[in-house]
Amino acid sequence: MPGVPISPSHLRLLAKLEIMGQLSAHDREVAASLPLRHARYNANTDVVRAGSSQTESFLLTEGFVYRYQLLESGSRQVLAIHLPGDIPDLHSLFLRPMDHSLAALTPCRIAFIPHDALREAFRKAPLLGEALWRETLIDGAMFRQWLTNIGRRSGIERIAHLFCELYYRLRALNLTADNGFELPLSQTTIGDATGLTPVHVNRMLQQLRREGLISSQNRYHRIENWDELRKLAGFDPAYLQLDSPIPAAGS
Amino acid sequence: MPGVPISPSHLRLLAKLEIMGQLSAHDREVAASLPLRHARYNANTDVVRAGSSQTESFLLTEGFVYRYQLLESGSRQVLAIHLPGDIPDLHSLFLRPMDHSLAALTPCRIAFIPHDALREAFRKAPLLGEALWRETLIDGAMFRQWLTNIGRRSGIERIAHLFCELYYRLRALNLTADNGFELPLSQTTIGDATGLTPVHVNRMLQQLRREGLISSQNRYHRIENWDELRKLAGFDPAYLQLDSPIPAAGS
DNA sequence: CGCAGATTTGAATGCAATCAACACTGGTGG
DNA sequence: CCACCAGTGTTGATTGCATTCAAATCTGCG
Repeated sequence: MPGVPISPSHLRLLAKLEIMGQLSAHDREVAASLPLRHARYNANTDVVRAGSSQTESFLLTEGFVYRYQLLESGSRQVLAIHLPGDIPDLHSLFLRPMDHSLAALTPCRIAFIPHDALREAFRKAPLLGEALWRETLIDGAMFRQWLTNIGRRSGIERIAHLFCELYYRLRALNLTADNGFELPLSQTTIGDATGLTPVHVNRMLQQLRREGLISSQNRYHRIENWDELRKLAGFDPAYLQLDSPIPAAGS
Repeated sequence: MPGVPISPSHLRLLAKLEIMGQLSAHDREVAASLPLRHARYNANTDVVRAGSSQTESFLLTEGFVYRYQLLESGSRQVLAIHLPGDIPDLHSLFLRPMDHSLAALTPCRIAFIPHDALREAFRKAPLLGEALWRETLIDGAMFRQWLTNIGRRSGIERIAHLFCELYYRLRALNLTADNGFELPLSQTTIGDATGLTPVHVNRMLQQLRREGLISSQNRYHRIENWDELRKLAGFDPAYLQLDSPIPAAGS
């Protein structure tokens, strides 16, 4: 696409799509011409609220977003953490209303893409649709891992697994620095993501530190002993599909 | 499609697609000509095993299938229950290897569809792809509900929610008879699906019976007091998308 | 009839929740 | 600049839900 300047947001989208599947120049062109509506969100504000019917999906270009459901009792379940390049509510293209909310974990930059434009793009470039379909499937794989994590692991193992997953995903985006990552996860949020109370999270984190598996100060977490953490968590990164692009047809 | 006889399996597939989206005659025709390889499985046998790389996906035409992951410790997490008409491993089209296994809960009839044929069909009839994409997204919505169920609800509430979901989904397929459903869920399996031990499941079921919310004998479960069960579980069926077909473009 | 799997019951243990209080932090407004 | 305050992290004590261990009964099935 010589001579055509591409916005940073489009670049972020293209980078994502490149990971998800093998695209042709035509596919990239279609993606690069998707209309984007830019917005910013402060930390701890909802981007999309449960119950709403969306007419656009959003690309997270900067910052972190989390997905959560609220119960009538007031308790909260965090369902996923999303990183730059993700399109967390892509499913709203086919499902409504939203069965959960999406909120900014940190200050975020976001680019909304109209559903109509997406449908149009899929028609013109079917591989684009397949790449995004694949992304929603990886989300599903993460949900499954979280299910076994919460359903069948002890408190300390759950937290270890969460850290392993985040570290792995962040590293793939070059958002880690020597085994550590900056991601403001409060102990309350960790609890809501692992099905534990904040008090118990606190104690399990202490134990992880005591045993030299991690160290964390303020919001900066660092893996001190990856092998042991991995083993404790029973973490196998295959489900993240970080190494393999979309399987070629017939392969 | 006058004059062309359609197999029962294809009919099952078409019925499913009809629910998932608005199809044209052409779409139906493409779907009806998908090559199917039929097979049967005994109860408690794996259909697809974790770690394998699939070259076909399967349509469940009769019987029930469940999705599960095993931990090294030997404990099992049941991730989903699948009903006739579902294509539980459709995601294997874009993800590999399998991050979980699929096993027959009851004797099953299954129709395998080659991935190549599916890709070809999507090219010829894009709406078919969208309908199936939508199905995988609904699976994702169920995973999310199970996450909050296991992460944030008490034992008795989890079981109540599982029963509500199954009852609702089975009813949509006309597989219920006066508030009851026949689905051989052992207490062990219920435990693996809700993150509880079989012993505790047993006690919670007794409590549900004692309070007149359900009755269950052998493998036949019946809802005795839907309103109370629903309230106890905090069940909202919207996520199942049973009433609404695929949202029309731009609506 | 015998056996494996499933259900049920009882008792004891323990992991995680709950309740409560205090320290620390960063941001806000007087 | 300091007081205030809400959110977060930490610690201790207590409670209880769910697990674990163990054993008896029941069920279906070859």
